[in-house]
Amino acid sequence: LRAATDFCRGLRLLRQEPWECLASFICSSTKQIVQIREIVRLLAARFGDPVAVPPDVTQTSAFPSVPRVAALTEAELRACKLGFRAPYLLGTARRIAEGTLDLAALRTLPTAAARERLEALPGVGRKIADCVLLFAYGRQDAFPVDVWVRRALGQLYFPRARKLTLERLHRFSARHFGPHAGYAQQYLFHYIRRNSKRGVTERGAGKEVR
DNA sequence: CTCCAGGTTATAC
DNA sequence: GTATAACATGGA
Repeated sequence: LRAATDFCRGLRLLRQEPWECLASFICSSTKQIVQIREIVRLLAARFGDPVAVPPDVTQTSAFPSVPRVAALTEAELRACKLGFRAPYLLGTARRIAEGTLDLAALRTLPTAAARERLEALPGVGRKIADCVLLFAYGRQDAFPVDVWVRRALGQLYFPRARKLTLERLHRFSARHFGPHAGYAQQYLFHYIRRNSKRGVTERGAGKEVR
């Protein structure tokens, strides 16, 4: 982890608004980050309330509220490039709108119990639930494992393992990184992405680390 | 054309 | 119980 932290000193975790965080990550599955941003931008531009951003007071749009999304159609969401995630986001918005899940109430629950409630939502599995716990609720014991983190852990800690189940990686993170494993996850994520970006990009053969 | 992207779900061994 | 396929969309 020391090698990973050297890549991004001063990194901090966000404390995002839970609904926006949850909805954004439902849109994220098997999408590239640039495309996730585009989906979120389209949702805000088409269905979000206008807001003025200081100091230049640029007019822009907020992320659409729970009831606003719950009132949309699947077709409207697909038009924002959500693809097969459209029914997931719609289903989750409607469950929250009707009170089946109270996002605010999750703050009072232990991490494991809150995770269980989140995973009951359509389109929300272990990874997305952990992202919401970490990025919105500040649960630093949450350790989201995506393809990149799995890659980093495999490379740094299990160089000759062939399988590496999610279950095993979660047990490892809890034991090895402890109650702030979420911060370790962020460093690992940035580390492995920085290392693999050069080499993927054209002309990347010339090293150029920073 | 094939492979992959901040995964989840349904279905098959 | 774990393994595989399907799910949209776009870029390399």
